[in-house]
Amino acid sequence: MRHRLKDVAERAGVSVKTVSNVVNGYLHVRPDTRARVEEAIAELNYRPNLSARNLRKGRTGVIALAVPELDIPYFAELARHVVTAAAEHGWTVLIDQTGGGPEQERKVAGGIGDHLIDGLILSPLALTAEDLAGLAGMPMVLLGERIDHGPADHVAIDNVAAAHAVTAHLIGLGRRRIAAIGAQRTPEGVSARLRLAGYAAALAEADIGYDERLVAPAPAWHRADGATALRHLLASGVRPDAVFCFNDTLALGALRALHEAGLRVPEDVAVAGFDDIEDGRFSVPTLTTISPDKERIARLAVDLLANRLTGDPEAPPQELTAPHHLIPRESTTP
Amino acid sequence: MRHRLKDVAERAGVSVKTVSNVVNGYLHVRPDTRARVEEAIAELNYRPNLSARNLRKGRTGVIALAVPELDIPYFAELARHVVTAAAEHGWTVLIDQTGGGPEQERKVAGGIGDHLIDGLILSPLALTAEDLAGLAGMPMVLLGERIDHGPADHVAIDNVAAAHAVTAHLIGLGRRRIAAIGAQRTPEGVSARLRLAGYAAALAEADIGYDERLVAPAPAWHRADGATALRHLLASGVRPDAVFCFNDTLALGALRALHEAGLRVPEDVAVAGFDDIEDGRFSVPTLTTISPDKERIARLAVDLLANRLTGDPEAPPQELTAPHHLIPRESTTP
DNA sequence: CCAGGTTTCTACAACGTTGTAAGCAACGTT
DNA sequence: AACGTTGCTTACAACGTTGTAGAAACCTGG
Repeated sequence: MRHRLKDVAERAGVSVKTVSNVVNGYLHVRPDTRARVEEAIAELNYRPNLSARNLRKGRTGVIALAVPELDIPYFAELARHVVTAAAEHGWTVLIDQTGGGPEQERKVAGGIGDHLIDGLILSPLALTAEDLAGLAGMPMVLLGERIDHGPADHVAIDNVAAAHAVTAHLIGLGRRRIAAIGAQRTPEGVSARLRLAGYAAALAEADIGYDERLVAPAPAWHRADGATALRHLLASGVRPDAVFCFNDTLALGALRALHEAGLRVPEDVAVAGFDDIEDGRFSVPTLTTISPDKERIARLAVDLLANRLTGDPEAPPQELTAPHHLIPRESTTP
Repeated sequence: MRHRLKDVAERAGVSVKTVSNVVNGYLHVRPDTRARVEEAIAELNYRPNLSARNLRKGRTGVIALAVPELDIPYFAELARHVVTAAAEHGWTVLIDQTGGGPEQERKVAGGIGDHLIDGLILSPLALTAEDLAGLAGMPMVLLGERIDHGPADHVAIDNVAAAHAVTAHLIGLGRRRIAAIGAQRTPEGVSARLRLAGYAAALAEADIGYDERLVAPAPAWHRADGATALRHLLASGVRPDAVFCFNDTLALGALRALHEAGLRVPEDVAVAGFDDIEDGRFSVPTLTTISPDKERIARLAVDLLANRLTGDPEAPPQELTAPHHLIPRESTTP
């Protein structure tokens, strides 16, 4: 049922290597020989054994994409773009879920190196520079937050500028009591820190005091966390006139909580998110958000990885920034 | 940097095979030998080369999960469960997007068989029995719709019963003009056909006439399609008092369109979906839906695949049904 | 101390592929 | 006619692993 180069070779009356040459598009094969071989390949429905090829070549043609959770829409959308970009390089993408915990991330990053993949695109939530040090040798590109002094290439958007833009947008609408949802005090929450910084900077620019009570932490960034955070905020007697959520799923949860509290969006409270996931384009109301160019992020990451693999593995790590833009929708402007 | 069995063997002063035996947990290795080998393994940070192992064993330890689109929440959630279930068998899951087109699906199904994967879990949208015939030899489990006379194992829920339950629920609320969104006339739309059948059966049972004008087709099952379908419906002068959408994303789109039309849900129009994706638990209003047991589906599929791989590959195909239940939420019951 | 068994280890040959080096034609050039 | 050149093809040896078969060491009970 399953054929090898040898079977094709016998059928075509040539050597094994000649068949290999045809398969790999080697130039110097006589047209009639090539035709005979191709015919034999077709007849036997021959397919190369990738394990053998990989063993021989030392490359597998597979790269891994490790994200915290596949069913967070942002990562699913990103994954789609990465798969597409990788396909252009002839790579297959192995998608891995880290679960976001440091343990898991470390394990994925380390354990996956079982010679199965050529490189890794990692979207870390909780990884530190130390963890990465153990991975030296595995070509790697990080997505999202920069890990200081990390040894790896890195692609991100300018989180501070983006958060600043959202906050300024809310201020421009006349809002003054702007809550921030999604803060994280853990050292790992780099995204949270940067977005909080942008938020604070925009407030300062507009001479609005930073009110600790308006800043709500969220352990994770799911819908449920957004809803819970906002409920707590309201229960504690704080009454914001706008909410900047550090991602869209948090914002969708917040919308839900506001609805339950009988507050109108955007009349009573304006809401903005971050990520531009598809849900936000159809929610009621539709969600104002920052749209990172996910396609570009994916493409840059894949290209960086390609450079690592074909070029100098010791070259200094690169930091690339992908564009983003603000998309005002109903949740801030009716 | 990268070490092989041979390096470990030299360091431990034993033969290559003995190291292999230790790595594979072979029983008859003297404790002190084992200790020496394990020490050497740790010191060199040895990791087996999977390509070589696969080549030798004829198994890769990788299975593929092919779904139409990763950023459809239902598939993302399903993927998570499949990855979890597969991990228990020691398998890695290669996730593939088919894009849903027949061309693509055929290609994935066929082309992926490059000896890279041991088996395939395929969630087909457009595949026919004929396409599958070409894949004979690749152990495979189908998710979702049954392909008549297909040669593969199959896991699904009882679509007719589920659709019947939703429709009956709407009828029980006193609704009589119940629209169905997501119909597909193409021969491929098996899910659509089954759900439509359940819908029609429930209507018939309640002595409600089947009104062709209330049945709206949808080319795909995205939010945008749901919104568009409902807008057309309303524009054509039809005024339903309930809408059964064939999946949740369609329903979320429909909610959006109803909102834009100024109709209240559920007071003016009740809305129900299918799949129980997370979005529906936080939308405004929350979404009544059918909840298929995704974890069970994933587990059954993986177990079926395991049986194929270890047992008789020629055994007659199995058909398994996973449970589902109706979850009434705000979109039908305030 | 030996026969017979069991445990522990090793050498060798695959698995299917491709890089290397080299062979053999058939050229055109000296 | 002898010579390199070029085009095409082939044999051989890896890549790192594990199954097989068997050798060596170790037991046991006579």
